[in-house]
Amino acid sequence: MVTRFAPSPTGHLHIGGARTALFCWALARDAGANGTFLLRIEDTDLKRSSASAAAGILEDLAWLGIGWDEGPEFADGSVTFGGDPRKVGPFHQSQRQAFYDRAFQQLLASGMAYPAFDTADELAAMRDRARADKRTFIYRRPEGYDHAAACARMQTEEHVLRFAMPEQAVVVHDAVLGAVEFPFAELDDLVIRKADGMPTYHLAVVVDDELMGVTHVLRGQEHLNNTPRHVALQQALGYRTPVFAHLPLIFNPDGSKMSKRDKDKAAKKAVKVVGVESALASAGSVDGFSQTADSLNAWLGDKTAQLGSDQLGVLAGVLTLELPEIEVEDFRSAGYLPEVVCNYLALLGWSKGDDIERFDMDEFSRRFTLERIGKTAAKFDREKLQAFNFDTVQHMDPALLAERWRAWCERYDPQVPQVLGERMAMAAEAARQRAKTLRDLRAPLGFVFIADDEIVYDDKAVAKNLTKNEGEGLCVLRDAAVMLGGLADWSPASIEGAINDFAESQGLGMGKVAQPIRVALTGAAVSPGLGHTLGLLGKTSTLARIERCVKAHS
RNA sequence: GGCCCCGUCGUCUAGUCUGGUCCAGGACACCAGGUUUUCAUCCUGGUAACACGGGUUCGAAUCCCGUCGGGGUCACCA
Repeated sequence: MVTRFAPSPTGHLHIGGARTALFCWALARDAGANGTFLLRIEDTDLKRSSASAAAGILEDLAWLGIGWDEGPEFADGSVTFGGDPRKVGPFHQSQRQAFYDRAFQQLLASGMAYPAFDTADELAAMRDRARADKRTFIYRRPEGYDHAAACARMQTEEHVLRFAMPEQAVVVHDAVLGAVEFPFAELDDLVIRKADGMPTYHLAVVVDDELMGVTHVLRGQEHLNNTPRHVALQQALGYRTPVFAHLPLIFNPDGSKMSKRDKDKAAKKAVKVVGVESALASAGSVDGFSQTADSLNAWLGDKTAQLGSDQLGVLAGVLTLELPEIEVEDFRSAGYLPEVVCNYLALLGWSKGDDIERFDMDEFSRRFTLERIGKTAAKFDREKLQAFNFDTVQHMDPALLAERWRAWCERYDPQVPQVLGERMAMAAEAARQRAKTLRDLRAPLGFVFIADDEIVYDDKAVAKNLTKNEGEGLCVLRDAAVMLGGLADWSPASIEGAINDFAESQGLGMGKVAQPIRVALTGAAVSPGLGHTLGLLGKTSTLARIERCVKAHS
């Protein structure tokens, strides 16, 4: 069994593509030694493809834990993916021209391909005419076509090669959808070689799947209408037809298609709310932000205009706007765990049939079967993904969580490990209980990133917990400071115990003791558990903050 | 518009092939109560769906037909 994932390197890996890759991976993985998961880069569109996008996709897949057996080589630390044990490469379509040329010759010789000389304008005119007549435009080889003459003419004239679609309906046998019949009338003579000599997607995919021995083609349902063309091409070339499985589509919660453009839309909306001037005022000084009032206005006025992801990132940052996660990289930077993303993705359009929803990659590959793939499109529910991620963060081994957090921070928030240093494990423990993502881990720890003498006290918190009832809270705070000053073991558990004992000895409820301390240390009525809050601050800072607070409010 | 795919709680889904065990199960979200030093967690309980209309049948979420609804696709992009 050979499965393949064949992305086009025009940007980061889309979350829908990630699910396709995951399913392909699981299917091959479950076949054990007989299974091969292959990665191929479909870069026949020279204008839109880029090597950096291809590299990005490799990295996205590796991060997700979706390793490929064959394909471009990729090394990350101790793991290496890719290679060519069966000698079926190269894996970039731009490097496989000779194979495509051979197919073109074969088809041309058998009369199943023919050159066509229509210009773009002529084709557009034909389409317009069809539309005016309320017909669907179907390109067919002209009546009285002379193959020999056309072949001679193609030596000197710009042309494309088209496939002469055999006059018969094509039945696609899909592992998910069953038999689907496409009438001949709907199948036109598709272009298989572009004017620049490159193969189109249809031809390249058919040739490569055959040569690479691909047995199972899993892809999004948007490809279903292409499949009869591929089957016809396979038959014309004498190829085997693989098992097809078309996966249900993934949509936004509102039913619209999940696309990179959603990020742009969200940014446009936010900029419109605050106004171009204000957006520019805050974003203008950020490194790498290259927009002007004019360019922003032009962007806002043009629905199809899109800003680069770096520019959007800056805007999102200064406008405290959360861009919707669409690409794998977005989920990574948002602080989701790759194994959780995969777990959630596995449930979109697939289910084992029991009530088990949580499993790791290994278990998924064992549970996965083609038969259990569903037919209905799914809406992407970030809340459920978050719930899964939250649950995983809660149950992760503390040391591991700290390690994962550090790795994430090094890429997206380097200040955190710089300030926290050895305290990261304790900080992760302190913050995890309200963190849905790795990114969330920082928010409850804001007080650690502020100097002892720069704590800003929240008025309401002060009134409620310190100055109310003639400074009842402040009294407790003074006594607590004395007690804490005498505490030798400054571990969270010890601190927690000491404060508990203190409250009991004073005949006070925990709230009467904890809240004043909280306000003194963080300025607010909300913080992580006291043991961790004090533990992170250390004894010196704790006492300094209490002293400053008492002075400020007495 | 043509062709193609799909239609179970708000969402992801189980159940549909092999009609009765389903006055429809699980998860997320939501609501209520409880635990708790704050926020949160956690625990308990609850609300909530077979798109509609016909048929077939003793019996239909399950089979058939139609309607409506949603989506995909109609490029020298993939």
